[in-house]
Amino acid sequence: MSTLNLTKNQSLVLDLLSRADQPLSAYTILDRLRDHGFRAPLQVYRALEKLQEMGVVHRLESLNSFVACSHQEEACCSHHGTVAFAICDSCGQVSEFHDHTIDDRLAEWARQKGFKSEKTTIEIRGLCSACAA
Amino acid sequence: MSTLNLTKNQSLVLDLLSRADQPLSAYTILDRLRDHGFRAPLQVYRALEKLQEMGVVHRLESLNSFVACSHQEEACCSHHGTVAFAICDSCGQVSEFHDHTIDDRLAEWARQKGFKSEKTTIEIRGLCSACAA
DNA sequence: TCAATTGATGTAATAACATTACATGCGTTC
DNA sequence: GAACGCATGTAATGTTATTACATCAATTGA
Repeated sequence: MSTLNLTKNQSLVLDLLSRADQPLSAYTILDRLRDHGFRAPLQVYRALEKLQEMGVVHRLESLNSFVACSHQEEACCSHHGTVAFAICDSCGQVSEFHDHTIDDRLAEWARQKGFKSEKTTIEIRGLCSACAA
Repeated sequence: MSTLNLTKNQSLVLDLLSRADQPLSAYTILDRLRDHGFRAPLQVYRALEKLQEMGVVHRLESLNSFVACSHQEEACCSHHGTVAFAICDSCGQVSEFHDHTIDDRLAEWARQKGFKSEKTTIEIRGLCSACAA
């Protein structure tokens, strides 16, 4: 596993997200890090921005929230193509997965249309197996 | 084409979105409909909610904005499975498309995991062919 | 006929999410 | 030690979305 060189704020945010069992909003992160000196949203957003660039944090667009990458152990998501998320609306649990066929189909559509893809979001909202039962 | 029974506010919002060449935010819609009596965000959000239920308007999660369904002519998107969007970050143009293989792969993942999908978001951000050139 | 219900509407206030602008501190480099 | 890059701090503001409460019109059905 590659060692990341994180600043203090980045470490605090990543640690918090890694420990969380649900996605956290920026303002939730802010609240939980007040005791560590966080005072303003910008501190959170700046840390999140860098962590996303590093690929160790993902933003869930349909939730306006953030999760630690669940594949951090494997030198992370840059290797995997587009990441898809399944989000349980009941318990908040998020599953992260990859599918090369989906990547291929999206890439093929883009090729046909001459569309230059920069970032792809795939999010499934629903109920996890435990909550659906 | 099935005829929709829309209220006044719903018609105003749908007409505006249909004419727009870009996604519009709720507050942009509000501003543009002030002359038609719109005064508060809730009027917009209520109309949008119904229009989304009818399938004639889609929300773009990564933009916090809304578009008229581009397949309105064909009794609309309920028939097509998940809709994917390609959004040009330069000109704002949105292309809507469907891919059964992607649907199948997502459904297969969900089946394996026992995940009950309710709503799936697929959005590609990038540059359309015109803007990439 | 007239309560009861339903659904659309209107208004105000507030909550939740995100960015801009500006100032400070702190190493590195030359 | 001046200049630079870059992480940080703080305040203010901008943007997106919801909650709470009131009103009105059409429908229903005893």
